This record gives sequence, C-alpha cells and structure tokens, in this order.
Amino acid sequence: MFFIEQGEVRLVRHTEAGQLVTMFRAGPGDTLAEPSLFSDHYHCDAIADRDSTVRVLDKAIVLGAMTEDTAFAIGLVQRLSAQVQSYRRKQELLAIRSAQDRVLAGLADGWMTGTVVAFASDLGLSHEVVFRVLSDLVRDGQVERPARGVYCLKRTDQAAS
Amino acid sequence: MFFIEQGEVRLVRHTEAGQLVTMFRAGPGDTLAEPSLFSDHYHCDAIADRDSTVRVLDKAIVLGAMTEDTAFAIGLVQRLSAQVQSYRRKQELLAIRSAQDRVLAGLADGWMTGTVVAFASDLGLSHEVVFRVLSDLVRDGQVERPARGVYCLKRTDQAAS
DNA sequence: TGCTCATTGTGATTCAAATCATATCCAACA
DNA sequence: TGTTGGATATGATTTGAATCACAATGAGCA
Repeated sequence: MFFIEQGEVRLVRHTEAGQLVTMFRAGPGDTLAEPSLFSDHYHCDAIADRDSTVRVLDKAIVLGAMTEDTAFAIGLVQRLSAQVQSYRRKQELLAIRSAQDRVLAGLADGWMTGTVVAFASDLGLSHEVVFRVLSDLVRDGQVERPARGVYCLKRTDQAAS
Repeated sequence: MFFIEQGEVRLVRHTEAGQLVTMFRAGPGDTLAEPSLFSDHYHCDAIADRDSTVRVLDKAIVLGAMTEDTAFAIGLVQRLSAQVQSYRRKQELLAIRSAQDRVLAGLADGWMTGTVVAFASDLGLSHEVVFRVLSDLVRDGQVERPARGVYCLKRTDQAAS
C-alpha cells in the first residue's frame, strides 16, 4: 500500500486488446492499492506522469495499526468510502451514451485537468470525438476556452429535457 | 447503512437521459450504502427484485462501533476494499469496445446469473446485441447453452492475440 | 382453457463513434 | 537554429452497436 505525498500516480491496467484503462488517479494525501491489504494476487501498474513522492506502507504494519489505532481505521474506511462513491459516479457517467452529454458531464465533474487526450481516455471516448464535441460546444457557447487546451462550462444549464 | 440478510438489493441511479444504471448488487452478508456514513446528501434508489430481508443500521451506532470494536472496523475496510476491487474490474470490463469480447468477459466473470436482459444491462449493451452475440458464440462452439436462458463458457481459451 | 405479459430471439435500418488520414501548433532539445 | 515528438485539430470513411420492428416461447393466472 502506498501514500502519495506529492504529484500524481495513476493505477492502470491494460485490457486484452491492449488499450490502457486508468483505474484510479491518486493525488497528494491519497492512498493507493488498499485492496492489496487483503488479497495477494492483485495486479495493476502504477504510472507517475509527473515527478511524485510516494511513501511505501508495509502491509503488516498497516494491518497492525488498524487494530490499535481506531482513528486510523476510520480514516481508511472514509477514504475507501470516498473511492466507492467516485467509482459509482464514474460508472454513471460512462453509462451516458451520447458523446456530447458525456463530455459535458465530465467537464461538470472537473475531469478536464490535463490534456484533452487524457480527458478522452477517462471518458472512454476517442480523442477525435472529444475534440470535435468540444469545438462544437464552444461554437454553441455552452463551453468557454480561455486558453489553448483549457475548457470550462459556461454555466450549469438546467437539464433541458 | 443497511445489512442484507436475505435476497438481493440493487442500488440504482438514473441518468438524465432516463436510463437506469445498477451501481451495486448486494447479496446476503453484504452491506449497502456505506458512503452514507460520511456524507449526508448521497442519493441512490434501492430496488429489491425478490423478497429480501434487510437490517437497518443506524449511522451513529455504526460510527460508534467502529471506534470501539476494531474487528468491526477492519471488517468494514475489507468489505469496502472488495467493492473497490470489483468496481475496478467492472471498469476494465466496460472499457472493452467489442460487444463480443465484452460478453465473453462478462460470462468469464460469472455475471450471467439472471435474465439475458439484466446481463445486457450490466454489460452496458443493448439486449439485442447480447442475444445475437450469444447465439453467434453458441454457433461457434465457444459457449454452451445447457438450457433456455442459461449460457456458460466452453473453456477459458487462452488469449488469442 | 384462453389471456396477458415478460423474456427470448431475429431481421432491417440508422446513426454516431471509431478509425484512418492529414496538417498545424508548440515546447523540448541538440 | 533546425528537428523531433506530442498535443491539437479537422475531414472522410467505415463499422458496429443502437434502434426499430416483429415473432415465438413460456409462465402465471382467471
């Protein structure tokens, strides 16, 4: 198990077809690979896109700390709950069929942090479509692009049904 | 927070477009809505497709038990870890583009328990495609159908690259 | 028994995202 | 300075899943 002090580390896995899937994006203060505490044969790859500082936590020590320090255990439960919630949100978002709606939802959730290519990968869309959708949205006035590669929603327009 | 004693309860949420997404499927021994322990405004709907018995756990009491009973806290961490793992697996599976590969992966993971319609919904595919893929696979001999509505993999054929 | 209804199943068509191709911009770097 | 490579961007084409339409099956039930 790992604790991220600085930077950002992505937990990735590749499908049989070879595409890379980001399972989790951990920032400063996040812990990584908690499930490894209970299972031995869990395998993901970790990628640091920027320089990062990571603290390695020994499995046995963490398990020990959990029995002695209830606050520590509760903190862990809290982290995991947050992760579960974010996974649920992601699942919901990925269920959106229309590329435009998905991009809008992704923007609303603040996923557009790095490059458009990375954003597209998070959304499970090809980057071409995302570029197209973004320029359409900018043309429509729903999205602003203050700078190259920076996009943000104009406002939360209420669900037009 | 809830504890499922018997039956099965699904945690669902509907997207703006109106489609229903199953966030979590809880069986006997599972707990439901753990994130609600730490956040007040989390909303999902729970659906019991069969008759089920559910124990309601008071938020304050659970939080109290966590500080006093370390084993309880650890158990909770374990549950949540397992959930996180299964979400990651689902994410990986949903990233598979080809409908056929996705159906195969779903079968391998043992998702085809109830009806084909439910299976298709879990896979994020239309039931028509799933029916088609399944009959193709049966024709190809990759999948067996011992009975109407029952499908299982012939064997784990090693990743044909 | 006949009726209803959900599930199963298949065919035809549409449509939107993937893919392929290509070009520009820009930062890092030698 | 020129060169490389990644991100940005857009156009043309293809593909495959969604959608629409329609049957057949089978269980529950009056």
